[in-house]
Amino acid sequence: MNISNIIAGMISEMLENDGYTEIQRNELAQKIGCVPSQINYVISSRFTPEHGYIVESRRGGGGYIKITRATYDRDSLKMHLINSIGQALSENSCRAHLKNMYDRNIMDEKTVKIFLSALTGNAYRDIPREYGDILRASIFKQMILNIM
Amino acid sequence: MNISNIIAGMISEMLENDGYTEIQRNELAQKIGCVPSQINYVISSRFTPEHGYIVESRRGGGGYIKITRATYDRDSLKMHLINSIGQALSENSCRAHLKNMYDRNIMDEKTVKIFLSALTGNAYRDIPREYGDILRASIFKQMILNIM
DNA sequence: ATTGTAAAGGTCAAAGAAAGTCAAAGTCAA
DNA sequence: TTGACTTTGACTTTCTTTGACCTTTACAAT
Repeated sequence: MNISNIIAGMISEMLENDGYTEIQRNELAQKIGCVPSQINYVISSRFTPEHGYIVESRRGGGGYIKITRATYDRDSLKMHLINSIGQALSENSCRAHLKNMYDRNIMDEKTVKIFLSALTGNAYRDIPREYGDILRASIFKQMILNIM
Repeated sequence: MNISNIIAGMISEMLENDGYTEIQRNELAQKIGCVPSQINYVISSRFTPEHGYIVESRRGGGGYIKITRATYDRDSLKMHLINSIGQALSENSCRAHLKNMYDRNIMDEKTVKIFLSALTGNAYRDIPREYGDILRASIFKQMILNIM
């Protein structure tokens, strides 16, 4: 298990109660035993808007990083999703979207599995990236409209 | 006995308990005494969807390869289906397969709809035919393994 | 008000750690 | 002896870790 996953786990735990948390970057880094910038790495790779989080921060004395789990209802999330997906969609972004929907109970486990089986995997890796990402975007949208 | 068969045996053994296993490619290669890429060879020749396995992986620090056995019954209808599909699948053949399964009560209407939304439509027409048909075939197999 | 300083957090690129790809060379049975 | 399957290793891609340097903010001293 790498450190980034552990950090991500800690942050998720802190979010559990109220859906938001405020951390001190340097303090957290010290507690974990990593460089401060690794906290940024974890946030930018795992707590993005695609994952359903909003991140705000402030520098200087008394600075902080505040992470909030965004709350949406099912329909607005659907709309939001379809609008936010452009011409192309990478596998990672796709996973992030699905995880997000699962985490906030908008999509059940079985449906996530269906989406994953249609949108990820080696299949897409066997053809040029540009085509795969375009196709993934279209199929994703179509599936959301048809199934959800 | 060649090395690939030994590796395949080891992996099968690891799968015995839970039907899934997570390996470290380099570590396993070292333990066995082969080059890392031979693990890939074994997986791509013996742990394919046609054989009833799902493979996921991640690169980078903390990377892994995860292998899941999707079925215990090699002669099941499912496997038969998957093996009958081949490398490429046109939209028409795909529809034919689905109709056939529906007619024979192998698949219910909702599932057909899900498959259709993932496997047909303009999406596939916007990319070169050869890629579309290959991708359709892989996705079809993966979906059958995962959700049927 | 102005300015200097310390205390945050931010950015970016290089190095490191896995896994993936591909083609050449080797093996072996029909 | 040929064709399918295996073995090997150089090169690529992806994800993580690290550290040097940058920017913003609060606050205290002019």
